[in-house]
Amino acid sequence: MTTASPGGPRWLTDEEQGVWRAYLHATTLMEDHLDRQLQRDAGMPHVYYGLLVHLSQAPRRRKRMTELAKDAKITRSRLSHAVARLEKNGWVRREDCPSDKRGQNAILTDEGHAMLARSAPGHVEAVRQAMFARLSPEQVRSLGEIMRVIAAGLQPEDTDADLPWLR
Amino acid sequence: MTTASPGGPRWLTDEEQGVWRAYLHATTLMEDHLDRQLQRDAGMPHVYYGLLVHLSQAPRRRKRMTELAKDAKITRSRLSHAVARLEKNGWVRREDCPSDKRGQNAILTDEGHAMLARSAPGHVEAVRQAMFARLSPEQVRSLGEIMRVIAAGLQPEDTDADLPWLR
DNA sequence: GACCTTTTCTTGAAAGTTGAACTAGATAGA
DNA sequence: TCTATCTAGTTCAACTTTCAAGAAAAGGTC
Repeated sequence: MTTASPGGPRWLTDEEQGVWRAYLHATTLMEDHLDRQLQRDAGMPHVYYGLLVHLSQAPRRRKRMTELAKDAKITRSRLSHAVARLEKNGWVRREDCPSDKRGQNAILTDEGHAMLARSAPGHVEAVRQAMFARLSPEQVRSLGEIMRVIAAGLQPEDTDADLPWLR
Repeated sequence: MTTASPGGPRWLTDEEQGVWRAYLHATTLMEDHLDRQLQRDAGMPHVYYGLLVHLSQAPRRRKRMTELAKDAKITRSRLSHAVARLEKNGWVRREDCPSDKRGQNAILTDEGHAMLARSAPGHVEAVRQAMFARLSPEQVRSLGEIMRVIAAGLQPEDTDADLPWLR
């Protein structure tokens, strides 16, 4: 299976296939694990929890919808639905943006903040036990580097945002 | 934030937090990327594609539902829905299991196999470009090891399946 | 201002996922 | 055998995600 057919499709080496399978395996188990943990302890899926965390770290605990969507790596549509749900729970509220009448700010409520404070320790502990408790310091460092490389490669790039002279 | 409050909740170090963010970032971008790639080129989400791959590698291209669910790390319920959909596409069919009247075999059809053959090269290429083309051989090796450790830690364990003497 | 394009956010329907409830068949013990 | 329990798989309802479409405001350009 490692054979390279010149011109034809290039497959993965046996080692690469093994790594890919391990990657898929580990990441799906991790996501399932955290989804269940948070559904049980915080009553929401992992993504929603991530939204609250983002808001909690933003100045004045609020953020424009589009910016929040970008930070959390989800579509604006998905965010609209998510915020609607979190609003029903009382953890987030919306407010019109004063400077742009199209805009909306999503705001973490006190209830939302309290819920976060309550569930954060358990969640951190779950992450630690699933990942950091099992890896050597060297592996942690290496994992960080690898994940940053992969993310950079998949990032929409936002071309010439940093290269205005190319316009 | 690196401060440890003895007895209180233990947080992550700054480095661990950074690694965790990079991990979430990279894995969600990767999953989105592959989902879109396969939806576009094969007309199905990544998970469904994975089911076909599993079947294609099984003896006689068939597998019991429960076993398939276990291999693909999804619930039996999710698999039922997925197979129903793949059946509509003509890529999979079901057959009663002869030895166990409760049982069903999911079988990869010729059409399904053809579709897989058609879309595999593009998918492999997407995986290569997103991951292996960007990592050094040493990083690939390291990633494999790390992912295996994490997966092992999250695995349901299946206690004493390998330890029958403990019964 | 009038016109065109872009951006922001929401909506609605279709597709996918989850967890619990349920049916039917297998299994084990009295 | 009769009964209780377990396993395989499906189904239902509630929820989440996606995609395409749309309303409203902003930002040009003439």
